[in-house]
Amino acid sequence: MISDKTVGRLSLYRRTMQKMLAEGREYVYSHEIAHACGVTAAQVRRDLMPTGFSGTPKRGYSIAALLQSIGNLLDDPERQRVALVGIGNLGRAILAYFTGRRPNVSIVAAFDQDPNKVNQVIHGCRSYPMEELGRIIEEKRIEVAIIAVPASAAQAIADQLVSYGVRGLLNFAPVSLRLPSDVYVEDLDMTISLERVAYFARHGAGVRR
Amino acid sequence: MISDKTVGRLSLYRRTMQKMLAEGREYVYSHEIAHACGVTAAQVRRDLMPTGFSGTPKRGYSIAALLQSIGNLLDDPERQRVALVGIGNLGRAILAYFTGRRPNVSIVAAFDQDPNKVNQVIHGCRSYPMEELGRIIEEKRIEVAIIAVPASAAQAIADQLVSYGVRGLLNFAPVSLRLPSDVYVEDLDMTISLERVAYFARHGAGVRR
DNA sequence: TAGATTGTTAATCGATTAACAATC
DNA sequence: TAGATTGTTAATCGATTAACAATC
Repeated sequence: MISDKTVGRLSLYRRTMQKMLAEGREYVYSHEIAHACGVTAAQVRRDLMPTGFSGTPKRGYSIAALLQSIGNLLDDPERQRVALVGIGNLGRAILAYFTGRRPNVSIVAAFDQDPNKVNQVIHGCRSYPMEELGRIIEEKRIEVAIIAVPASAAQAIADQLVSYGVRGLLNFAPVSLRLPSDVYVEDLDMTISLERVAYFARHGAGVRR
Repeated sequence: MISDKTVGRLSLYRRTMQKMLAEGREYVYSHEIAHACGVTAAQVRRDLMPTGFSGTPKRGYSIAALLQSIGNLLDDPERQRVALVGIGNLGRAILAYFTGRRPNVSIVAAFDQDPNKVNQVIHGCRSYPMEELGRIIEEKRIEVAIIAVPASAAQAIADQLVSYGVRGLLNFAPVSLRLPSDVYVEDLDMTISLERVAYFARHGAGVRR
């Protein structure tokens, strides 16, 4: 089983290499990826192990072939579908942010309880009332959801999403969700992140990265 | 020196206890905080050590007094000032999100290169043209900044911010910033987070939290 | 060949958890 | 007192880094 950190770094390496490929580079060494991504070369080589892809001492890694291998590991064979719940300021920004950004993961439906926000197309995504949540998730076989609702509503919505078949959640609400352990939850808590940055800005960063 | 993880969890415990205090609770046990925050009781007790605050076997911790101790540890004696760079969809959402949310950390200035977005008040925050960046940061003694600009502009802006005295960065741009090691950088990369959630939604979450 | 890089194992490091005497 | 919880140390766990033979 690959660790969450490794998956994140592979995703980062991929982005870096896509840029290199676009610039006409064909081969890359581990230390070049490492430098661009702020990690060690040993870390890169270790992270690449689960892809099963090999480089050569002479030329390093073929960028195109390595991108293929990482894609095989990380991406769904068919495009993975994501639901967004909560079309407030943050929800809209998320829609704008992800529109066309990644080909393999895309937000295919947005939900809100406010009647004024539904049955529209927002940044290319169709919006629905909350009553449609179960139907759409099952119809579109959505397995991933983004929660961008107020903290007070987040747990109830997460429970609903899981009951309809969602297996992974990206949670922007500032609350710790309690869910079955086979559901993957990643909390993106901006308040805590900002407080942490504020703390280390005052007390010194230590030697990181 | 406290670890970044401990700082994050203390911030989380604080939020939980503020809610309890608002509900009229006076005392709390470590296992109650742990349950609410999805961590172990031993973790909570260990995290509380650097606050220097003690509970009693009989009653646990006095919530009000513990909140005070955590505040002494985490918060700046005077309100800490933050700059936001980039007033796009995401920047606006960030402004809306943080307005009045935390009393001890507040966004006091926003910047953008688009003349149509500056010299306004957006969600209670004044916006300025990029040319004013150095002046305002120095005048307001801003030590923390949020980067919400496109990836292509992020490194140059980060360099500027650091040159003006910023010591901590919350980076939303999908790029690895290269900065002096005494500057604290936290990356909040939504694309990578979503890809990670998508991966573990398909492959099983493992036993987390 | 000599020299740099690869894949992978062993050593190190740091964080989490378990354990337990002290305490109320 | 008996029982639960505290503060803190020791043990465990997992991830990162160092090392190195194999390779081009």
